[in-house]
Amino acid sequence: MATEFNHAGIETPDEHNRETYTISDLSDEFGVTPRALRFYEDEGLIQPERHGMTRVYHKRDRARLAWILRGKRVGFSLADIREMIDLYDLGDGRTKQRAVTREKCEERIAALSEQRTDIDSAIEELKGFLEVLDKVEAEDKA
Amino acid sequence: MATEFNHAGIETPDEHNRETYTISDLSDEFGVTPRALRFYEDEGLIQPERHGMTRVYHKRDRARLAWILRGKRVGFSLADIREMIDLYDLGDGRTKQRAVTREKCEERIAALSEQRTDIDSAIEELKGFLEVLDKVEAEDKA
DNA sequence: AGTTCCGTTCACGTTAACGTCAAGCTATGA
DNA sequence: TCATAGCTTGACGTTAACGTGAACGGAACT
Repeated sequence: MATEFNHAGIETPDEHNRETYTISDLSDEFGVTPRALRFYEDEGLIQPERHGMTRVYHKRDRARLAWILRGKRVGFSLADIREMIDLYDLGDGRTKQRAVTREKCEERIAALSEQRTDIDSAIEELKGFLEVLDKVEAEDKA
Repeated sequence: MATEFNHAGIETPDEHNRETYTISDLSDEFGVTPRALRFYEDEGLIQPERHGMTRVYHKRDRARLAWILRGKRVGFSLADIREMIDLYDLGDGRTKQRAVTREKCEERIAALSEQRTDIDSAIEELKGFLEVLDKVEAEDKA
């Protein structure tokens, strides 16, 4: 009889190609701590299933986590991210709700575009600095 | 007789075209609080002159502030920024020091490039979501 | 002389995003 | 059967980047 649950070790092959993940599966894969995942759950960003006490993550949760982490990388707060996720989940809102959603999205896009140009100029500036270094180096050799 | 110091109000014209700034000149211009500027000073990011007790900022300080704020916008911590400023100030370091500097710069550039692609895909994703909204809207009208 | 502004220095408070124990349950391998 | 590994829930600690008074000084209108 197959054990109903098998946390670590070798994959149970009869579980048709990994549909679920443990907390450390995901935290290992994404390079974050389990604590972080529990925190995101407390904040309402993910809602994994439970088998008894233990969390069981599905692909949907995995995808959300990816979203969250990318959001963080581009400078969003968890509150921002939750807001966006909520908007995303709201596919059936009434017209007015959708207008709000649209506005939020556009705001985000504008902010991100601004960030992009900031990053571009920071990169340029750093490259310029590298060139200065090269020059000094060359002068030194002469 | 010209008053030696004139905080607010109309510009004193005999002070050949604004070479110095008060703390609130700068904080107003850049949209931050004086507290922030003092904090940056405590952290060793800027070192304005003093006339008695009061801080007097020059163009150099203004430029630094601009650097700091852009750094923040692209996600650097104040510690990161101080590190970069220190590197910048070190124009005369010996060869090995310069190698370290170069490496740091390249690391930064790499990180920033990664951030850029993250931002790009976030923007794409948001645009995709907007299209979904458009679709739903269109269906509603039908 | 008095009030108003703008500046100053402590020094404690705050928020976000976890880190870090502590204490306990539970299934699996030795 | 017991230890070990991995899961759980509190709950307090931590860091960064300021916010927020408190209490004061000095110039400048009125």
